[in-house]
Amino acid sequence: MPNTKKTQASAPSPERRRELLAVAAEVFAAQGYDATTVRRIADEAGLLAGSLYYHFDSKESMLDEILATFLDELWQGYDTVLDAALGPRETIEALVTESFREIDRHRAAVAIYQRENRRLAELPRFRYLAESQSRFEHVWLGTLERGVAERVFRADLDVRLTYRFVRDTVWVAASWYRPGGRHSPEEIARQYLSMVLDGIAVR
Amino acid sequence: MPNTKKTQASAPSPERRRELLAVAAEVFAAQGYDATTVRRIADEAGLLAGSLYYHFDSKESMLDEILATFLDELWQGYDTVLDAALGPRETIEALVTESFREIDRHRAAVAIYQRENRRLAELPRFRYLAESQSRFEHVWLGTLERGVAERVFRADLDVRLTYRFVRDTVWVAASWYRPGGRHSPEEIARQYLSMVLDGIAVR
Amino acid sequence: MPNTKKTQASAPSPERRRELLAVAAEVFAAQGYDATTVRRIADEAGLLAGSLYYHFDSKESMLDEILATFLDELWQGYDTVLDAALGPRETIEALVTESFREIDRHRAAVAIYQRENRRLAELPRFRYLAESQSRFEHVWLGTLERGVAERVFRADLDVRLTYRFVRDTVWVAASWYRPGGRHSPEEIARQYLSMVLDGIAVR
Amino acid sequence: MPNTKKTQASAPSPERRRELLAVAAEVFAAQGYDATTVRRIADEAGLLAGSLYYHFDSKESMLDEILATFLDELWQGYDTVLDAALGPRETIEALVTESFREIDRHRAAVAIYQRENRRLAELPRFRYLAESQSRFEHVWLGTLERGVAERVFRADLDVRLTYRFVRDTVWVAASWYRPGGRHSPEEIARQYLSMVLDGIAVR
DNA sequence: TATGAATGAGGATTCATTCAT
DNA sequence: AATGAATGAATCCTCATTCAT
Repeated sequence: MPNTKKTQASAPSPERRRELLAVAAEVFAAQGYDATTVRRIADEAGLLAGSLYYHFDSKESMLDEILATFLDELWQGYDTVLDAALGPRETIEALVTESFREIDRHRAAVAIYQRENRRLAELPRFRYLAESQSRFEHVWLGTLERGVAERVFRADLDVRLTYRFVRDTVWVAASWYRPGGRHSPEEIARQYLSMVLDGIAVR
Repeated sequence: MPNTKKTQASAPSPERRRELLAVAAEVFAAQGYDATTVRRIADEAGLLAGSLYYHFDSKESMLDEILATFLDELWQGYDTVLDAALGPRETIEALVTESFREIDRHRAAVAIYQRENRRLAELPRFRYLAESQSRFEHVWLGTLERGVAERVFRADLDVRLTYRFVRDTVWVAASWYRPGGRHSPEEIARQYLSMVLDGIAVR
Repeated sequence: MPNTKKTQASAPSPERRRELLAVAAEVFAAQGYDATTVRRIADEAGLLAGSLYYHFDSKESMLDEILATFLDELWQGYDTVLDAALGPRETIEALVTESFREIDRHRAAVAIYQRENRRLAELPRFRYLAESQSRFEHVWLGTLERGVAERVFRADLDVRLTYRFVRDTVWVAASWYRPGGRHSPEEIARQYLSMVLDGIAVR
Repeated sequence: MPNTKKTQASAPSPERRRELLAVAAEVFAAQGYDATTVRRIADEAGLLAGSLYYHFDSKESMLDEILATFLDELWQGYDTVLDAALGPRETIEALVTESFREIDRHRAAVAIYQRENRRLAELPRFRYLAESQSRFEHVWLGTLERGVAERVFRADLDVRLTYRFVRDTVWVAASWYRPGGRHSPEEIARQYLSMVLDGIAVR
C-alpha cells in the first residue's frame, strides 16, 4: 500500500485530489480526453475506477479542474507582466518567457488545452475557455499593434497572421517539450524570441 | 470450381469512396477521431451508418485512407521540390510554400494528422506515419544544417529547436486556415517566410 | 466467366439452383448454419450475395431445400428396404447400409442435419424434421424390438439405449466421412454392422 | 509511482464466474454458440448483457473457459485410469466409464465441444482442442491396437474405424443424456460396453 | 441473371457512472 | 476512502435482405 505519506486522520483531502488530477492530466495529454477511460486513470493511480467518484463528480469535472487551474495560474503570470506596463517588444518578450514557464509547470494541461480547446469551448461548462482565448487574443494582438504603431515591429506584415504565428509557435511547444530536458524554459524562450524577432536568415 | 475472388476492399466505386472520405475527414477534423461516431459521418453523408461498411472496412480504415492519401500527395510535392536541388534558403521557401498548398488542399487531413499523429504512430497499421515523420525531419533538418554551413542561416540558434519551430508554425496553420479565405496559400507562405527568415522586429 | 455449360436461353433454371445449393450445403456443413454468411456462400459460388436472392427467398429457404431434398431421398431408400419386409437382423443390416449410402451422397446435408436438427425442429417451417425423426425412431425401435422378441437380438439390453447407440453410430460418421476415401459406403457399413452385431471383443 | 497493476481477468470472484459460466454453458449447449446472444445468457443469469463483461473479456472467453475446464477435468480422470496400467479391455472399460462420468458432470460442455470442436480447433486461441484431440486419439487407438495385439480384440476390424465408432458412440450421448435420469452414468457405461464389446446379436 | 448500393435490425462490446458494503 | 458488482446508454460493426439498373 504505497502513498501513505499523509496524516492518517485526514478527510476528503485536497492533496489526494491534486495527486489524482496530476495522473489524469498526464493520461489525458498522452491519449486525448476521449480516448482516455476513467479506468485507465484509476489503473495508473492505483485504485479502481469507481473509487475516483469519491473524489470527483465526473470525468469531465476532472478535465474542468485541470484546465481551470492551469488558466488561473497562466493569467496570474500574464497579469503580472501586463501590470508592469512595458514597451511592446519587452511585453512580448516577457509574455513568451512566461508562457514557456507555464508550459514547464503545466505541460500536460497545455497539451490538453491545445487538443481539446476548440470542441470544449462550445460547451456551456467550458465557456471560460472561449473567454480566456478572446482575452488572450486581445492582449497579444494589442501588443503587436502597439508595436507596429511605435515602429518597433514591421508594418508590412498582416498583424492577425503574425499573432497566430507567434501564438502557435509558443503553445505547440507543449507537444514536444519535456520538463527537465536539455533546455530550460528561459533558454527556449530566448531562442524563440530571437527567431521571431530577428529571423533565422543571416543579415 | 469457379471462384473469382475479388480484392475485398477495392470493388466499390472509387468516386463514392472519395466523396465519403471527404465527409469523414471533415468530421474527424472538427470533432476529433475518437469523438466522431460512424453514425455522425453517415448522417453527414446522407446514408445509414451500416451502409458505410459497404465501402470501408472500419472507421479506422477511413482514417487510414485519409492520412495515407494526404501523405502520398505531400511527398509527391516535396520530392518535386527536393529534386530541383535548390540552395538552402530557396529550398525552405519552396517547402513552406508547398506545405501551405497542401494545407489548402487537404486541410482536414492535416488537422487530423496534427491531432492524432502521436497516438496513431504507435499502431502497427499506422507505422507509415512515424516513417513519414522521420523522413520529414531528415529533410528539414538537413536543409537547415546545410543553410547554417553555407552561412545562409544564423549559426547561433539551436537547429533542432529551429526545426520544430518552423515545422509547427507551418502545420498548425491547418487548425485555423479556411480555404477560399482572405489569403491564398501562396500569400500566407510569403508572410510566414518573411517572418521566419527576417523576423518581426524592425531592423 | 466460368460455368457456361448450359443453353444460353434458359430461364430460372433448376440446374443453377442445384449447383448453388450444393455450394451452400458444403459451407453450412463446414461452418455451421449460423456462422455461415450469405456472402460467404456467394463468394464460394462466384457471385454477389444479393444475386442469390434471384434464386432463393432466403438463407433459411436454402437450408430448408437442402434438408428436405436429403430427407426425401433418405426415406425413399428406407421405404424400399422396409417394403422388402425382411427379418429384423436383415432389416437392420439393410438400413445401416442404406444410411451409409445416403451419407455418401448427401454428406453435407447429413452433417447439417446432425448439427441443426434439434433447434430447427422447433420452428414451424421445419416441423417435418420432427416428423421424420419420430418416424425414424418408430422404424428402428420397432425393428430392434421385433428382433428381441424373435430372439435375434439380446434381451438384456435397454432397447432405447441400444437404439440411440446404433442411430448415433451411423449418423455421426457424416462428420468424418469423406466420399471417395479409402472405404466405400458398403465397406464401412459392413464393418459397422460387424461391430454392432458381434462386438469388438474376441469370443 | 505507485501502480499496482492487477492481473486483468482474475480479480472478480471465482464463484460468481462459475455460476455465470454454468448458465452460459447451458445456453451454448441448447442453442449453439453462434446462435446464442450475450444478452440471452445475461437474461438467463439475471443481469444485463454489459454486466457480463465485468467478469469476462468476451463471449469467446466464456466458451474458452468452459471448454478448458472440462478438458482439464477429463484428462485428470483419464490420466488416473492410464496410470493404473490395466490390460486393454479393462482400460477401455475404465475410459468409457470415466467418459460417461464426465458427461454426467459436464454435459453442457461436452455438447458444446461436439458441436463446435471442428471449427474452433482452427483458431489459435483454441489450439489446445486440437492437441487434446490428438492425444485422445493416441490413447484410444493405442489401447485398441494393444488389444488386437494381445488377441483381446478382433483382428478383422479396421482399427481406425473402430476407434471412431467407439469415440463417437460415447460422446454423442451428451446430446441426449440428462443428468438425474433413469440411468446412472455407470449403468449407461455398462450397457454401452456390453454392446461394443459383445455386440447386440444373440450368440 | 447478376450487380452495386443501400437498408435496418440486431449483436458484441465499451464505458462513465452508481451504490451498497 | 475504496471495493466489487452492476447498470444502461452508446458505439462499432455484421448481415440478411431489397431493389433499381
